[in-house]
Amino acid sequence: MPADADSKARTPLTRERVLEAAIRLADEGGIESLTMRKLARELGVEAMSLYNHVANKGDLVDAIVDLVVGEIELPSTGVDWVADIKRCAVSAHEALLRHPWACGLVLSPGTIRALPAPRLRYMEWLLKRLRETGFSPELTYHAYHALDSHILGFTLWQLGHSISAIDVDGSKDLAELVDKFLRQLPAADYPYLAEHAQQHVTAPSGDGARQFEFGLDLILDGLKRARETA
Amino acid sequence: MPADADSKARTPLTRERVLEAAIRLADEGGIESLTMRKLARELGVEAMSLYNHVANKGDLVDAIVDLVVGEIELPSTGVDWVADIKRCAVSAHEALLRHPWACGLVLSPGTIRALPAPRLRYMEWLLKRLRETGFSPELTYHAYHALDSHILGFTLWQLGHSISAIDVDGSKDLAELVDKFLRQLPAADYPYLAEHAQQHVTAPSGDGARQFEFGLDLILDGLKRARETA
DNA sequence: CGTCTAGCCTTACGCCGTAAACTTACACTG
DNA sequence: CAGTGTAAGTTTACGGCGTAAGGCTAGACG
Repeated sequence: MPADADSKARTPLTRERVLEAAIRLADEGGIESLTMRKLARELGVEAMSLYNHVANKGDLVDAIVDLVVGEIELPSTGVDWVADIKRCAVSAHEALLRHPWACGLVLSPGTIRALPAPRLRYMEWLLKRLRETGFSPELTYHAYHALDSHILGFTLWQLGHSISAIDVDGSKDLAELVDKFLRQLPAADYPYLAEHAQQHVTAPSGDGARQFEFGLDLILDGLKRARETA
Repeated sequence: MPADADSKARTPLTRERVLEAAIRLADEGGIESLTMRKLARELGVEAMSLYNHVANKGDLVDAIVDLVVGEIELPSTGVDWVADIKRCAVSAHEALLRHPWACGLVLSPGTIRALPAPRLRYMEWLLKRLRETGFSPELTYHAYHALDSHILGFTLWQLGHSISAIDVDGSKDLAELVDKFLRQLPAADYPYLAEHAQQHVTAPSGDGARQFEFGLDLILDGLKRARETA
């Protein structure tokens, strides 16, 4: 038995394997459950071995966040700037929903360092798309802030709401959770909140994406009008 | 010497004193520097004593977040709904900037529990102001999401950018930091990003608030138009 | 064959949150 | 007054965290 029948034959650790396993762990249990010891165990290795492929935990976290940011689609420039930006924004929204732990880390990075390349590429793409469409530098300045903050901010906002709904106990049916919330809410004191929660119960699936695009359209419409009146 | 000349005479711990000290610690060193042991030391007490006034660390954190949310001004209903909502939003923005650790915790609460009273009051106020202005339930549903996510999301977005600028090394002059960033940026690859960073250098102080209101106005204008065309 | 080196492991340190058991101080009751 | 109950603070201890320091081993290369 010359081959890998023995437990001795371990597939060697690589930075890729480490990062991939880290993303898997974070996807499954949230970023706070990503631990050097647990990650090592997952890879059949001791914790300190990870440090041969990763400077420290901050470096590890930064790296996996970069991988997620790298998933964002940056469409090649088309004729319709609104459509291009919307496609990018929706793609970012989806990527961040796939990895719910990443959004908070992009918004408030723990370790401070030079902005990583994937984030730079994304920023440059958005700025370029605006400027080449004819936006003035001044309008682009504000438009970028409004767009980027909506993409990241709304997504984290949505995640905060749905995660808390899912986590509050085992049941992952959001409608049922909101229903329970409604029943314990003193509806007399909060009639409009009760109405709002009720709307969430009856909302169709995929409602989060629709809300995201509602706010996005508000911003894009406003920008379009601002550009035309300028 | 019957009075408090002796070190024995300690002002007794109360929940208020604990929460107040916790906010002070978090304001100074960020939420991750808020530790039961450090907080106790700050109060001249042992860590375990805190548990007489606070269920656990999650309870403590929830409580101080609630205090911050409670600082948000909810104007009594005036004639101009845009002005009322703007006042509330700006007040929330300011409160969250005063306590930079709070925004992330409101957006993605660590401990899950029933929504706390201050948050309920805030939500109800905003929903009520929209509905009583004449917004349909459907439009209110989306308007609330757009507004709340902008208030929290943009603020966290802004904090993430300014904090990373401040923390990267000792100098707290943001312009100087951006300048350093600019010099190390391969400007040939990122011309628009360089332009954008340059704008930040020359931006007047208080620019964050202006950006916040730019996005807010975009949303409010869109909502106003949506209500009129409906 | 000897030596170098990269990759992994072992041990250890100082943090963290907090359970459990204790001491103390005081208020109330007989 | 003594006796007792209770609330507040302390001590000790446990398991988990990130990671510094150093040891071990297997293959590469002269």
